[in-house]
Amino acid sequence: MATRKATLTLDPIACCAPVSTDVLDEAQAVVLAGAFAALADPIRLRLLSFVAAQNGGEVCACDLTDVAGRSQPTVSHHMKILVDAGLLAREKRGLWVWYRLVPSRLASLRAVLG
Amino acid sequence: MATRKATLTLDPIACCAPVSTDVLDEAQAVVLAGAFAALADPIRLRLLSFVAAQNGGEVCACDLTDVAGRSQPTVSHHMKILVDAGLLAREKRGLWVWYRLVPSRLASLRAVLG
DNA sequence: TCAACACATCGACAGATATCGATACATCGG
DNA sequence: CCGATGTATCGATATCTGTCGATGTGTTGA
Repeated sequence: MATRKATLTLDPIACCAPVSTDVLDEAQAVVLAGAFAALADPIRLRLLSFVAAQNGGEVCACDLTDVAGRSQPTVSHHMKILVDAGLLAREKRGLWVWYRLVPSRLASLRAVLG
Repeated sequence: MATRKATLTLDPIACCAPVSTDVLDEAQAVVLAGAFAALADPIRLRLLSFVAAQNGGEVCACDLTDVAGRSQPTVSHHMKILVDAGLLAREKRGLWVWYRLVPSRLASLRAVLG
């Protein structure tokens, strides 16, 4: 509650520094937390880094079950989360699906951390 | 499975680009995912930004229940997660607890995103 | 000592998430 | 069309996570 009354004799100024100016508001925090949640899984991090490590910048979904060591539905689930978070772009070409990074999205998250 | 046999007549080279060189290994991914998981909650992000927004760089725990809008045990739980993730440093001075950022940790996470 | 205070831990519960088998959907070759 | 193939969705389940009241721990002033 930060009453800062502190009936104890300790200096009140020692506690409870003055309120700051710009703290993330609730809405911003929810959006950002959603983005970080997409990164909060080892499988998804490995999938993301696999895409990032490609020379052509693109990856075929057909290679991802090997990388993830998970079933095809599970990989599809994780890729959807990464795409929904805006970290990956999805493109269907014929029978296959290709993914590539969205660098601007990664940059915006990076900005939050510094 | 990336059989890349592709009995279909599409060019096999069109699918399944060559394997990349450096993908996050399992251990690295687990550690990083844990760090991002600490950021994957709106309350924790607001707590973290509150600490970051302080002039003195420090925050008294007594102010955090107001910022979070949650009970004292819940705030304590979230702060522990942030500390365990290495994002915040905890210091007890007398009756109160003070938190400050660990910039190097934030920088290392930033590096992963870029 | 002892009462008051700040913070952490515990126990319990509701809601979210990862996982996979089964199945649906879409696209291609024949 | 039809069968084969790549991917997404569905349903079910086990585990994880956020939350809070109750309680424990440690410190301070009297």
